[in-house]
Amino acid sequence: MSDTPSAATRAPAPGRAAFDRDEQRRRKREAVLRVAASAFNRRGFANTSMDDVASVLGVSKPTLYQYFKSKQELLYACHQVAMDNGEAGLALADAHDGTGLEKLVIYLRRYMEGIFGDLGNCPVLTDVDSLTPEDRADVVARRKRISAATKGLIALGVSDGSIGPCDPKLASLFALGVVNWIPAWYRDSGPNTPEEIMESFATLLISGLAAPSAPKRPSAKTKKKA
Amino acid sequence: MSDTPSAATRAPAPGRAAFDRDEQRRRKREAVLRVAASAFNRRGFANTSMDDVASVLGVSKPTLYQYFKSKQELLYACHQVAMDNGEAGLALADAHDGTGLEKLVIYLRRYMEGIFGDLGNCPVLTDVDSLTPEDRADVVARRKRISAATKGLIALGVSDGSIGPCDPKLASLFALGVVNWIPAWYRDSGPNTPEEIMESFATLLISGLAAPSAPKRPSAKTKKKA
DNA sequence: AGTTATATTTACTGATGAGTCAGACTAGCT
DNA sequence: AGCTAGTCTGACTCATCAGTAAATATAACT
Repeated sequence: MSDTPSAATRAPAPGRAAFDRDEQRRRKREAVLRVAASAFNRRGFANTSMDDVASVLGVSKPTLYQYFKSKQELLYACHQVAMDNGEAGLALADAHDGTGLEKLVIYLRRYMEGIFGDLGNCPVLTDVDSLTPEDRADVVARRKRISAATKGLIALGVSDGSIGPCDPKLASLFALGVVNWIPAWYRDSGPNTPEEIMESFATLLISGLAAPSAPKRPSAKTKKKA
Repeated sequence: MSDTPSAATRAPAPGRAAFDRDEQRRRKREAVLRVAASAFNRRGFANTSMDDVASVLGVSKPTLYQYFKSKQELLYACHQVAMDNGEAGLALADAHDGTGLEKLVIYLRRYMEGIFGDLGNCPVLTDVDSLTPEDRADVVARRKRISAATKGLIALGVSDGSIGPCDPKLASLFALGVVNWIPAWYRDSGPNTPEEIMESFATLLISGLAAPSAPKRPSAKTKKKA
């Protein structure tokens, strides 16, 4: 019973079948998340039933529960994707060697890409209050860290002179407001491409924040850095 | 029984009692709206039950239905208040004789005042989708007019030179995003006063939008006018 | 073929919450 | 006092979903 000749012809490699299964499962889970995120964004979390999500996918409701244990977990996953994008942006900014303003723009661009992106369109703006208490605590804490980091980038910019004098907290709320509001109006079918929007918003933010004398476009590396 | 001495002492004037009743009714209706708006804003429309609203007011649920015929009507009223503020701002801007940028700032300031204001804190960001189809159509149409007017102010600013070259549509989404996101984070108990926030945001917007060579603060009336 | 693990569905349960109804309470009027 | 209109409440109903259980299909492997 140990030799498996047919397995060699049917299944290319020993663990391969299991891998394919897992891979399919992963894909399906992602499809569920994508559809749900889009629906939550468009019609709101509370106005979207699990049956709605299921019918878009052409399956029945209980199937969804194979991939997410509850509707709230689905929402939690959406929040995580959004925050992953934020943190990815922060990491990029951290890696970049430049002024605070440059870092800020790199970060926000990456964050916006996430919002527009493939799996994106995640309900950044959706009910934190619909989460379970534990999930909510987690999301709130993580968000707080992201906000604090945003504030930190702006404070850095103020101190290195790339950003004009301002209250970093308020300025970060200003910038995050612009970005977080995007899902409220952006539609794939709209007239503007994500690139146009990001470009335009980045320009507006830069000129809004830049120190009066500083160059508007940080195309040339300027100061501070070694 | 025809002479009514007690009426003279109790009720000052013939129609006065009825007036007082109406006045009380109006006040109560407003109280309901204020509490509901605040709750909708904090926890979301769907996460707020009519019982919640009632218990904050110390009354029972059916009482609310004396003042609003449905939960959706309550939401509709919230939207109306927010849009009233927007339109009031537009009227102010229209009355002001100055550059497009000045008008824009006047408008947005007034709009923000509404958001912070007494009856304010209205769920600008809340489900349009929870409204009845008719109400939704109404709100969407009115919002569209407000957006268009915002866009118009920016286009005016671009053409009169007070605002740098930009796509008015995207710039208006930028500005409205900043403002509409405020209810998502502002709390009366927070560290910043509405005045600080408005001042700060106005400054950031002005420097973001102003034409490169134009004065950053339109403190002295400069050009065009007269 | 048969056996097992996984995937999916139809048909339910149970909770929540909007909205109603019939009656109680109050205040103004005569 | 007694009548009337306006205001409020306790106790319902009824619809909508989130989530589950049990049964059925599919595929993977021997």
